[in-house]
Amino acid sequence: MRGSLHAVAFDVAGQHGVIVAEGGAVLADGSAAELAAVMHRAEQAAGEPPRWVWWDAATAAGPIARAGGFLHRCWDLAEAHRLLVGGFDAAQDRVWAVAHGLDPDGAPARRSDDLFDVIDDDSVVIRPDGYLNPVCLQPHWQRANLSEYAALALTVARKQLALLATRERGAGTGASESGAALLCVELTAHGLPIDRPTMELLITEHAGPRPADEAQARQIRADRDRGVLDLLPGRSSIDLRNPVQVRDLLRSLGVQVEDTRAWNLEPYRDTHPVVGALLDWRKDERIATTYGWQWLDGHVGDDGRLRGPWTACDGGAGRMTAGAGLHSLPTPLRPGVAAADGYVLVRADLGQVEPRVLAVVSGDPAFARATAADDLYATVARQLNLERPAAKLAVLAAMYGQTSGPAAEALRRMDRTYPRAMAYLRAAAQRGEAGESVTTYGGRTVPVTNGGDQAHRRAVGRFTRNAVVQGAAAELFKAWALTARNALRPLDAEVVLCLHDELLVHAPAQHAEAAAAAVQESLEAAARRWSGAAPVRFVADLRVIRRWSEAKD
DNA sequence: GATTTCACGTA
DNA sequence: CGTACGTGAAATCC
Repeated sequence: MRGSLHAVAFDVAGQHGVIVAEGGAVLADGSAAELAAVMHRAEQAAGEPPRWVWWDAATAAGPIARAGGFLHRCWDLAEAHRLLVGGFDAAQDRVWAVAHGLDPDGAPARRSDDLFDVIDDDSVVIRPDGYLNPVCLQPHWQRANLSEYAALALTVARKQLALLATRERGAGTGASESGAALLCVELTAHGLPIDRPTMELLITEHAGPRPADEAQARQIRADRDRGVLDLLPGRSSIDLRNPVQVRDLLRSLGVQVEDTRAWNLEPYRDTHPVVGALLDWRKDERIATTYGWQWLDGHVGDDGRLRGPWTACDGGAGRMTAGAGLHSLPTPLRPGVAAADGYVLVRADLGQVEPRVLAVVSGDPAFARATAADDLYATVARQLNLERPAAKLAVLAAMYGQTSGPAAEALRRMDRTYPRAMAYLRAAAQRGEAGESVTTYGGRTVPVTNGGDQAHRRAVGRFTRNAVVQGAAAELFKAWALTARNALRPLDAEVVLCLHDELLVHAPAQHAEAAAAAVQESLEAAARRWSGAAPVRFVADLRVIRRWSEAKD
């Protein structure tokens, strides 16, 4: 990893921070605004810009982002640690231990943040056995020893870089995942632009008007329920929110289902009118309870931005996660996501990303050739001598571990035509079934739970089979998102949503075309870098729109 | 009061 | 006997 490492640390409140260079020199010591100015100058200076190192992005980069700072390259100890060992737990004592080749479960017990039990305990930062003194985990110690705390981050970063260098692409993925965590800080801070009047209209449509008090809320719920209950004369006492009652009711109407989940009920829409009414009621009820007035008040600020917590990776294959409904906003509400006046949204989503990723990670030359087409499944269909729907099913079945049903014959053809891709997936499944972790293309450890019966082991196999594809797709996506973030900065445009294979960018209207071009070029650059110029094509559908809903075909 | 089950939103 | 996560209501556990 080229360029010098500079550590950044803040107190928990984000009031006071330091920048420490390798060798221990303190380059800055003050407020977030002062640090941001120093960092900006360092990035503008001639030569290789520094890579900013921090224990975690939220604490160190949060104050910088809120002060208007913008940084290009970083190293996030928590994200690198998650790559190294898998899972989500990145407590600092474990990060230190893993970086130093020590058993993280052997780390000394943590202390409460209590001044009394540390008085005789803070003489040595690194214990004789190599573990970090637990006192260093305590906010008051970090606040009082900020530059030492930052210097520790540099020590860990160098160790992590050495460990990741033993994995192909490991160091590059560490940088990219670190950048994704920085992007998450910005996503959390900036939020997704919402057209509040439109969103209020849509919520009213599905959940009813904003209730003034609890009595009115009850009345609105009762009104919503009546649409279903009116179809059930004499049964108006049943509780639609109680799955057991609903199941027993449906059984009495001749609808025999194990549970009342929508995909089980959908075939019975025409059996009894109450089934369709119930399914429609559930959609409105979902919006009322999860994406209704409480959600709007709780997560959409006075500035019309929807904010929720973002994480750069989950504890599994490593996809980004988001709260506050940002990853599960119901389609009917998407017209309420809209560019501000004078701005546009650039929506870009990757086409058929998982099979294209499989072509890269498995190095299957025949499968790679299929990615040359805009519609990969059409080419696969020709190569397998199948109809397109059957070919698509076969590819998905291979990646998800489905073995039964109509996919069986198609899977045999896949084996003959794409032996390397299929062997790659099978190897991942076998490792999972044996209770062994898998490593993604970018070098992320995906741990698995050990033991269990055969059904459980099979389930773990399906998980690891999917994780090596889903995880690699997440790595490519984050590399793309981060590249786009940096390229969009000069246009005053910003990424406002990441949705697994879809990017939403908020851009000044006069820079709409330039922003769209930057997103497209970022994909090409990121894919080239990530795939090592493998002969695999990635495609994105790009549109300039005002409302998220306009993107739907 | 905390955890589990059911359900459903997204990819 | 296709994967993941986040959220909320009700049931269940302690």
